Amino acid sequence: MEDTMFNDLLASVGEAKEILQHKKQPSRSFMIDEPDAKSIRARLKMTQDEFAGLLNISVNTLRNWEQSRRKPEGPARVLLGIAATHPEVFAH
Amino acid sequence: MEDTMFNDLLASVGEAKEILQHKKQPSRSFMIDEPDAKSIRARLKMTQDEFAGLLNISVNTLRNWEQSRRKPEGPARVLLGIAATHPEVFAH
DNA sequence: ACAAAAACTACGCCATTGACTTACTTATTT
DNA sequence: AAATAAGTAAGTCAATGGCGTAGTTTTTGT
Repeated sequence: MEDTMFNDLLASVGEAKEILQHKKQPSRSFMIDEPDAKSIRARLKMTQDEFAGLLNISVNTLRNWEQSRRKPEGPARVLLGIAATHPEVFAH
Repeated sequence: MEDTMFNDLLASVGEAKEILQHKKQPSRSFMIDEPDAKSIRARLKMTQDEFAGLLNISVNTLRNWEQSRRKPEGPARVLLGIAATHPEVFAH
């Protein structure tokens, strides 16, 4: 595979860079402040086991999140946001 | 916004579900076993500060990863994989 | 070319999380 | 109705994430 497809993606990455450099306002945030893992999972109609596998965490950790015993860390919050808004990227 | 777009996405989520249930083999993995944060960041041509912001981690954590002092956890590995293969989802 | 600023390396320390375990309850399926 | 799957709840501990400090390298501006 050539790099052309990857280079195409760099256009939107450039946008991401601008957003992060605060030169541009994001149309809508891709990060959720306090993501509700339970409701996101419910929308995707997955079991705890399935959703945990998707996020590459143990079921127990997902349960800790859903029961508000622990709260997901930074990267996990971003990942939950992606699961909520762009679940298709997990498929391939 | 209606739910139609979201429902469209559910098709691919269904595929993700099948993959996770081991009923289907993924064409190619979306998760990297040992993601090299440094090289992924290099391809995206971002500074450590920018990339850390994208992943919602502190710069120090990214540095720990790049210098092999710590290794990213489950969800962070998935997120790095997405950054490598689908960086456009971070833009909006 | 040179100084200033930005980017990066390196590491010590501590609070919080993630993973594992056990026990129990609720829902689903056959 | 019994068996199986799914989910609630909570205790323990190692590893990570975040923060601080100090020094080095690279980039930028004049």
